[in-house]
Amino acid sequence: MASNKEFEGPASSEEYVEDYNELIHVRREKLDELRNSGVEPFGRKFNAANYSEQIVNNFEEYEGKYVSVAGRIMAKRGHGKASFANLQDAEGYIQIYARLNDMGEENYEIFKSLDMGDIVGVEGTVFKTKKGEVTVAIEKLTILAKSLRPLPEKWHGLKDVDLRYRQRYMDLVVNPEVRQTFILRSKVIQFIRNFLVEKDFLEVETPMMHPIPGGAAARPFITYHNTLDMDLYLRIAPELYLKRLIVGGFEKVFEINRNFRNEGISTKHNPEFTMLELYQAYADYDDMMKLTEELVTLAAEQVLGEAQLCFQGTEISFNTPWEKIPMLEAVKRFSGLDFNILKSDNEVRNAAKELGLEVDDNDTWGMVLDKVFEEKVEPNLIQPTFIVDYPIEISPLAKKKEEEPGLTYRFELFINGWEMANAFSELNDPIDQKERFLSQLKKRDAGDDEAHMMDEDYINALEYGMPPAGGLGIGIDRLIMLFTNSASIRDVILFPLMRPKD
RNA sequence: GAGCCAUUAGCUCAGUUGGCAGAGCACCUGACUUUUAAUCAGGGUGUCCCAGGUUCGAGCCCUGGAUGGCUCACCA
Repeated sequence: MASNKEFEGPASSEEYVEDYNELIHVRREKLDELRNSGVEPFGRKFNAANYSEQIVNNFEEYEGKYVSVAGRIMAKRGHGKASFANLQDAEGYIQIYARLNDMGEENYEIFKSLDMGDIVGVEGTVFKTKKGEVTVAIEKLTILAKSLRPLPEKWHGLKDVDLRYRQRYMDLVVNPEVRQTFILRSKVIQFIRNFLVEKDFLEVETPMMHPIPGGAAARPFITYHNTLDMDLYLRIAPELYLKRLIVGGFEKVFEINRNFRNEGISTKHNPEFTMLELYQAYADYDDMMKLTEELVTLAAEQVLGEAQLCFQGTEISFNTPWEKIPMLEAVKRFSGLDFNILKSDNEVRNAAKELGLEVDDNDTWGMVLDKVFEEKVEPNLIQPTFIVDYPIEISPLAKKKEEEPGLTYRFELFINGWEMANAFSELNDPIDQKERFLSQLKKRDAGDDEAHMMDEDYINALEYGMPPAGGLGIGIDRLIMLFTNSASIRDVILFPLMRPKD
């Protein structure tokens, strides 16, 4: 297997060429001038006692008070012997005012030399200008970091999507809505943590590097450990490790972390993405449905203020209870095909072909059902909808239904036509599980490199006895996309994967 | 992986029929002591993504390539 044993790093020192234009040149000169006049342009520390918005929103309280703020110069308006600038900090921005008479010539010259993007600390008193803007009159100015590159344009911001993703730091500086997206993302994840911890779930961390990748049908990334001289796989799902913990006696566990899948990139797929997975002993998939409903609805209420939102023009309501449709019924409703009547592999293959779908001659009843579902049903599931009872062939880790052994106690949640969650009553019969793995291996032998591998140790764990359990996975990035009205998954991932520019 | 589109100054963008490379912001010089997309006067700072080709002449046309976006494929 191909491993990255031959690591080629970035350019060597000889190959490195500095990019250097007029604007950078000017700032480097200003840097030198500051140093020559005894001012250190890169500070060590500054005790900012106040935040911009706190002062702006509580002017009466702060008027005439001495405050200290720190941040980035985002706009400058010089007037000869007096100047204004906007200082942007973590909360917003506040105007600062420099006056020759108050600061003295030397300090005023330093203020005048400031560039957009410079990071400064300001101490002074709060007042309101004639035009009514809350402002800090500078008494002391400290340069904390000289900015050596020009900022993107103040009015249009940074629009080039390529640059925004590659240089997210600049995107965050100049596009305030981007900052809001990631603050909201953090709030949602924080909410989920609190929600689960309050329900006595234990947050755990399981391996990212797996000797055998499992828990999902996906192609893994391969990496290599030098000392052990072995290939390892970046995990495609934490599932099998989390269930080992249920075997071990933890009754409620969850993990919020990255999965890695070596597959196509799209507006809904990033090679690394964040999943919530949780497992609850002695529960089943009905409990998982209730939990999912509660978690998503409360997250929306808590973070958005209401249990509904508008995504790219589509109104979505989280009002419970959400619709619950058996997969067979959903397929019948949207495609007209009744898989209760069409029983043989051959019958369903022909029926699917008549609908214009591409089916493989090896596709079984359940696989065809899944294909028809994806094609004909998924795009219609706009409001939160649970699709329940998936076929066994595509659910190798789910418990089979007692009365319908071709189906499993599994559901997926769809919102806006996207798969948002996947859950089931976990298969805890080790003999059945081993057979499922064996049939997955047959698929691998037939060329399906996304089929599960045999995980002997996982079977071993089940053989000691795993309590019946409900398991749930929620795609966090897609949830955040909905909550932040982001059309692309890259807009909710701080540093999405990009090809190197050269 | 395929199709379509994009790539021009630090940023946002124009660029006509193939005929001297443009604007706004930013930047530089000067004026201005409550401005706020500050204003006023002056200054264009460029590997037109890269490499070839056609042409008297290419930002523009052709071929190949790079990166990105969208759609499709892939991806439960």
